[in-house]
Amino acid sequence: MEPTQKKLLGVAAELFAERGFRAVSMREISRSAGITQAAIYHHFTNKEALYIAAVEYLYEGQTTDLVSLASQQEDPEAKLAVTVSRLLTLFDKQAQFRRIYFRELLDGDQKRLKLLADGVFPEIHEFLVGLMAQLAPHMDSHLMVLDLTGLIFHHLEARKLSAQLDTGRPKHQKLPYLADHIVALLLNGVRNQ
Amino acid sequence: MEPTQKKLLGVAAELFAERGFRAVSMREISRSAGITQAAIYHHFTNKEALYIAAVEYLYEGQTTDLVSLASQQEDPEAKLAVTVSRLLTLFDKQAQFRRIYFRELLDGDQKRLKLLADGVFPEIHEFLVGLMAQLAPHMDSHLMVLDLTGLIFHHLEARKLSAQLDTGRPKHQKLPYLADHIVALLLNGVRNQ
DNA sequence: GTCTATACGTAGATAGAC
DNA sequence: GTCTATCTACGTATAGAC
Repeated sequence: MEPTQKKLLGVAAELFAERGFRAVSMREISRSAGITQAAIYHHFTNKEALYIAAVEYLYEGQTTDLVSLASQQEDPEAKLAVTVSRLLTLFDKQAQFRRIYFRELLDGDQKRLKLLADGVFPEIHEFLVGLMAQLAPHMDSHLMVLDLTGLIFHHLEARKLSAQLDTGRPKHQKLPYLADHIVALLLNGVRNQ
Repeated sequence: MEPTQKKLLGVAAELFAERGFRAVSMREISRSAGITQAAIYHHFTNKEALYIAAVEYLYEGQTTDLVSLASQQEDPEAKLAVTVSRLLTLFDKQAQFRRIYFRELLDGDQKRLKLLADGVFPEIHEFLVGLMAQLAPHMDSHLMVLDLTGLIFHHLEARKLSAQLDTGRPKHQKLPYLADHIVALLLNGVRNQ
């Protein structure tokens, strides 16, 4: 891929993730990429095409990260602990992906959700289904994936809100503390200490 | 409150929840409210003020729903089951609130998050903390609230995505099935059948 | 492949009549 | 309290030179 095109995809992904499709202008993207606004149209037919391409670009980087996550091998419960911990650190770092995920849930049409479902979910799904089949053959593994992604993404994104709550504590922002909490919940529920 | 003002808040909340702040124009809101665009400025100083007022209007209706949720009294585990089930049906119906919640997590500034934290969270938090204190005195109740809201909101909002997944099943869209799954997970985790 | 210049629509907001 | 008319700014997108 040409360097200008790559640069455009990078800055577009960053801006779109941070502020959303409508709140980012082509002029702003071009400025961040170091070219003029008109020049974008040499690389992408319109704003929507650039958005789609930027999101796909973001998904690509994501699947490779997830594949490397799946390479670990240990006993099931330790595996879960490592997985939760690594998912937390991964999506803490990859805030762009996390935010685009939420934005697509809210505003994505059928076509764009299909992109997400086919482009990035299979990797993590296959890995987690394998893990859950070991841990909990009696549970619905598809829902377990949504449980886990929901818990992790929500905890990470809700930290800003958590900080505003009277009951918010500094430890609630710390990833290891979050990881321990989530693993304990997933393994034992509330019934067993 | 004047009927026109109330009407404006209602349609504004609906449109902002569905499509987001930037994607909704003052002209569109005025059209839905049956007045002209200029007339809005008699009631609200600008678009942002209308947005804030609409969100607060949405929060108000929400707290009363949550208070009625809290009135139930049974043994702790049955209480959890009823609570999860009612939260699912409540926020399935109140999609506007659910979507605004996600939008505020993504785009809300400190002031707007404070509005959410002080305006609606205390009600549900107090109720759930009481429930969790009975169920799981050893767990972090603040995180438990975020667990529960994350699970419920994410499952509801992810149904569109779930439908696109190869592994998506019709039963995954059904609230009672979701409720049973979430309750089982919260009570037992994956360790115990 | 990138530039300058510009067309064209639509946005938020205001002025002033009724 | 709502209207019509209008201002001004900014958005996407295109035309054509280099």
